[in-house]
Amino acid sequence: MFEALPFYKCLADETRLKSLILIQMEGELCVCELMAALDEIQPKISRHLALLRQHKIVLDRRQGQWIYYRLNPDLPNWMKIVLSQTADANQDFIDKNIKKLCCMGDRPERSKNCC
Amino acid sequence: MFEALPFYKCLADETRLKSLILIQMEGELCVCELMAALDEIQPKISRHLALLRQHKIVLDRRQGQWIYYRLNPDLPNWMKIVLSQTADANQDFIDKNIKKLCCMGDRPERSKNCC
DNA sequence: ATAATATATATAATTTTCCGTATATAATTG
DNA sequence: CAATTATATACGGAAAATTATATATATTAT
Repeated sequence: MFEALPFYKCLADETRLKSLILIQMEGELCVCELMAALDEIQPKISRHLALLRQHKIVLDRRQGQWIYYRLNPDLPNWMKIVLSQTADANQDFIDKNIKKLCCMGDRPERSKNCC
Repeated sequence: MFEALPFYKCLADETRLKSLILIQMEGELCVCELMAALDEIQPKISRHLALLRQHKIVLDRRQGQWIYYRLNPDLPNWMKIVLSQTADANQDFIDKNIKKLCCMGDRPERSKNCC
């Protein structure tokens, strides 16, 4: 569990990498929020989140009809550092996605106001 | 140059990930040393190093018939942190490869004695 | 100049990954 | 209970990455 190679395979895809950065910044995001932020269809987002979940990089919880994804707090420290360094140093990479997330209408209830 | 996604695609392969960790630990390694450490054939090592070189993650220099690869000192700081954290936290991942490198006979001249 | 050693690259086949579509499940609303 | 919304998964095809083999290039030694 928590080996380096599968971890990096998870990061080596645009949808997953952006999802992880966004989840890290927002604390928690559901599928429909990621759909809006990344402008991708639902099965694509779900599929990539499933992979991250299978590798225990993210955890999920259901709240009503939504399923929220968050980083696994039990990740090894080095993986947390990798993710935070990546997020901090690559704001421009997810710039437009953050904007799309913020402009999303009907963001589910507990929506944080980030803008 | 030096974008996150291509960087992680480079790390998402066992040969490349191990090569990077070993190069980082040893400072500089040539193809034949990596062949010995990873127990892989020459074209495979060369091909993966070529990819790392194309992405400027490593630099190469020729010395006689050997070509030595080292980390690019101009890597963004966050990438250096990612690599060093990965190396530090995954010694067991390259444990056997380090041993094979050390036991290699006829290591080219400037060989550091690591064992 | 020939042979040997070290490395790089081209190629074609295989394997892996990713995608969109279709469909299934679960919760909610009326 | 039917309809709607949110999410998950199965499946077949497409695209991308990886592989081994063969071959090319560069350096050194004889």
